[in-house]
Amino acid sequence: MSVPTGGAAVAKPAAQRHYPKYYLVKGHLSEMLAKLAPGEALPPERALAERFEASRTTVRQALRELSIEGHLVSVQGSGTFAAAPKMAQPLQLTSYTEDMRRQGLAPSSRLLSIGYIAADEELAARLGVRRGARVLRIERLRTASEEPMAIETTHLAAARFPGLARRLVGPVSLYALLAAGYGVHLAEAEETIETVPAPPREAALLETTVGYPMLLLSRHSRDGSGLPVEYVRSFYRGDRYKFVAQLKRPVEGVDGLDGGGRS
Amino acid sequence: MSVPTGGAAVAKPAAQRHYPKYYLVKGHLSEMLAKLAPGEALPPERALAERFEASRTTVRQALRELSIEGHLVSVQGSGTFAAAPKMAQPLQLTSYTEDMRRQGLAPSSRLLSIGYIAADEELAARLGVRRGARVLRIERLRTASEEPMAIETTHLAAARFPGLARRLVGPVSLYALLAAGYGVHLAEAEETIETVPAPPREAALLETTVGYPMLLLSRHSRDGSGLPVEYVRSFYRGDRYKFVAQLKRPVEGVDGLDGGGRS
DNA sequence: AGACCAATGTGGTCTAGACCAATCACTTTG
DNA sequence: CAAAGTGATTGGTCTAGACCACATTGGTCT
Repeated sequence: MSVPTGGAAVAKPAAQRHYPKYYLVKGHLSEMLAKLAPGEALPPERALAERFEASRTTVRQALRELSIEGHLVSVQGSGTFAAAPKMAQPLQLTSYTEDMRRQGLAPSSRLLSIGYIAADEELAARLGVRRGARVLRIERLRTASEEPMAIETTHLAAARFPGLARRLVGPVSLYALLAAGYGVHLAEAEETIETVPAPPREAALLETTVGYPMLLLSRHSRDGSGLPVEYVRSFYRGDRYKFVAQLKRPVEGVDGLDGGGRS
Repeated sequence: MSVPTGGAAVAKPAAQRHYPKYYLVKGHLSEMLAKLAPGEALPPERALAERFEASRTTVRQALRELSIEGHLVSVQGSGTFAAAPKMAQPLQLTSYTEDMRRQGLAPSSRLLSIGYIAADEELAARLGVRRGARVLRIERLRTASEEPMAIETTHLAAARFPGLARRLVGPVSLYALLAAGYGVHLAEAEETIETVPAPPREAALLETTVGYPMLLLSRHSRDGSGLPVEYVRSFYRGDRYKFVAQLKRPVEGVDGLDGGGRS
């Protein structure tokens, strides 16, 4: 990072994936931000640029994404401040695969990777295991008409499904396996849809651009007794896809469809 | 646009809303793009910068948004090309207001504007009227806990609901009015969710930044006989909100929840 | 006190240009 | 004639710095 010329000053560690410089800055800023309470201010952009040995433009791109993700807010003339987390907007939906089948579409998918990882704080909480526990991670690339559509990463507690990885070969349904092999039936799930900028890895796999908005669909499924079974995160290209829903309701149910209290 | 200095060269028409320069460029590019078939190339960025008397950076921001919206694709070393329209991803959901009520939340909304406009091509098709027909346009700002949440714009055919605008005063439900005053009951609707960059007007009303990703929820409702009734577009701040769904299903319905054909 | 106002500092927008990386048409070479 | 090289062209990333718009602060005048 000590290039004297005016040109690009990216220190590229050879034989390693290319990450944009702003993305590294974003990581540093994210750490700084984690130590701040909502409302607390970050240093001015010009100071950050100097500290990270980057131009203000580059710092601003990092700040932009953090702002898009809702982690900070910028106020002209005032400063940059840590933000409160996102609000949730309830919404009812069912599985996209189910709906695709209903429409006669047959989505195909390719196994990208399968293996065990150690649960971090968040994952442990979602799967109901202790921190550091072994978690089976399945990463699939969903395609439709030969075009990469989404990356779906499924997490399951390894202890609860011993030997599952070895059984997951060929055209086997994960849910059918859980039912037949372990007697686990999914009963309920919570799904969220939000917009996030594309991380480098996902962008590369989906053949899109780092930082572009994607639709992130997260599913947290439980079995009949309320025990968490899986946690799935799916990245969809926001520039290529949109979600479509068909609503039907009894004719007398007019009131419920909307009618948000006009005041 | 003939500022000789190196500074900002925005020609600002006084007493008019401030639009970023890149947004004007985007409009021009959009027109050019409309005349191209998918796959056809746009001129190189450097040529566009010269033609629009803007820097390449500014042109690139316009191209970026058009790319985010899926209207073009850029290929390094090759060029910029018109793209095919978005693919749709089916998904089942019900009204957010209904769900909010179910959760005990009471969303409030403020009437921003109400008036008649002439239907353009798209709107005419969606409402089943001829082009140029009078359309009632209702624009509301939805808020939750004092924070602007979404902008909802409803369109209805004026001829079908005479005098509706005058009745829409005070805390009245639009759907209750349609039922009581005109005997129209909503029976089905198609909703879509996608990501779009914030347009200037919506950005200002929602107190966010032009170009930031938003969640755009469109609803197209029909009555029992299949006649189109309303067309609604709602912009949600992508940095502040996400949609949440609770899924419940019978225990034996395991297969349908996902099981996307692993191949 | 209170109202005003100018200075300062902050984020917001834009310019001009450097260099990098991928592509592609063309030329050279086997 | 096919393969390898080569250079021009295109988009991708980054720098440095100008000016603008807004917010805050603190001094000055009433």
